[in-house]
Amino acid sequence: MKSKAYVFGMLGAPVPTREQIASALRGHGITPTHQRMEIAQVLFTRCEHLCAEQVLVSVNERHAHSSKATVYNTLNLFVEKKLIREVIVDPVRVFYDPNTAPHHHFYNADTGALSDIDAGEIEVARLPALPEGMVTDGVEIIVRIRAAAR
Amino acid sequence: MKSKAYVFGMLGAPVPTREQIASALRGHGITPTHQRMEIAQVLFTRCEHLCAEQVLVSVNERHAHSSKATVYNTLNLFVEKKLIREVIVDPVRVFYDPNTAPHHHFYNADTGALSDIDAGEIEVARLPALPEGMVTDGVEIIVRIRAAAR
DNA sequence: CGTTTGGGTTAGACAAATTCCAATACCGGG
DNA sequence: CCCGGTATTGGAATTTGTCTAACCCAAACG
Repeated sequence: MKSKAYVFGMLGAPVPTREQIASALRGHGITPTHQRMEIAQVLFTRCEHLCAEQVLVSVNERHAHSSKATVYNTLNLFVEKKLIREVIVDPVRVFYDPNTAPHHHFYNADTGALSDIDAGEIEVARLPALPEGMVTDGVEIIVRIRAAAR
Repeated sequence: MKSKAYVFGMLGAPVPTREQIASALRGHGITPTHQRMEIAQVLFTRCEHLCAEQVLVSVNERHAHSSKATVYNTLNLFVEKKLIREVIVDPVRVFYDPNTAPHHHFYNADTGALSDIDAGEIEVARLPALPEGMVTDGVEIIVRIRAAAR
């Protein structure tokens, strides 16, 4: 079902080819269209936490053009199909994370900067019992940090 | 410095008296005014996760009246003074949590409902090294859940 | 007692992120 | 090449939250 071959997206991963991106989209049940390819390319080339606005700008800096609506539609589609992750930590905007490997985040409360915590560096010892008939859909840990000076 | 005597706010805690609320405000360096008392009363009586809009409605359902601006100002003030906590998990609105005892949250992705996980029920074994010159400002764990049916 | 004064409060305008909508463009299968 | 469903689009609409400038009020003051 899932190929596992296209888990790029983490920082430092080699820039994927158009072919690889197209395959990744198909592998997640997403028809690769022009705009979607462009958007995915931005995400998987930059390998950063980007908000919709940044994606929009980045996509349109190249030759291509995508509308605001398309960027939002596409990002939501990608999230739904689990090609990327949503990171909700800033009260004002949503960040999109191309890295779907299990990991967590530092959130610098002063600057709003987001950085990764590798799954190996943190460990959840026990998980509480889930409510009846529910399944886990992901455990997210956010470590809020700020400058020590005070 | 902090009295610890006014840690109500968790679900099931006895409804605090006006006196207790006023003391709690003062204990956190907040001058108790009419509106602030009303807002605090709503928060500490309901002991739920409420968004600004819900607080606004609740406050105005009683006799008193507070404007939107005051509710936002006050909630932000309460957060800043650590009388309540902000829970950022819904992409669309911020929730306010009157329970400041250490705990985490279940987030039902289907319904948007938020519920508590007692700090004792989950355990973070290791924390990663913080970036240079940074201090922790809180570790938040969000367990996203959804209905098992599929 | 009136006045000053400095927060606190307010209504409504404003801003930013995201979604909605109706019209148009595109694409793969027959 | 045509058709039907899906994508895309621009702009309007919605929603959450902030800003502003006037206003109110209580405590300190004279």
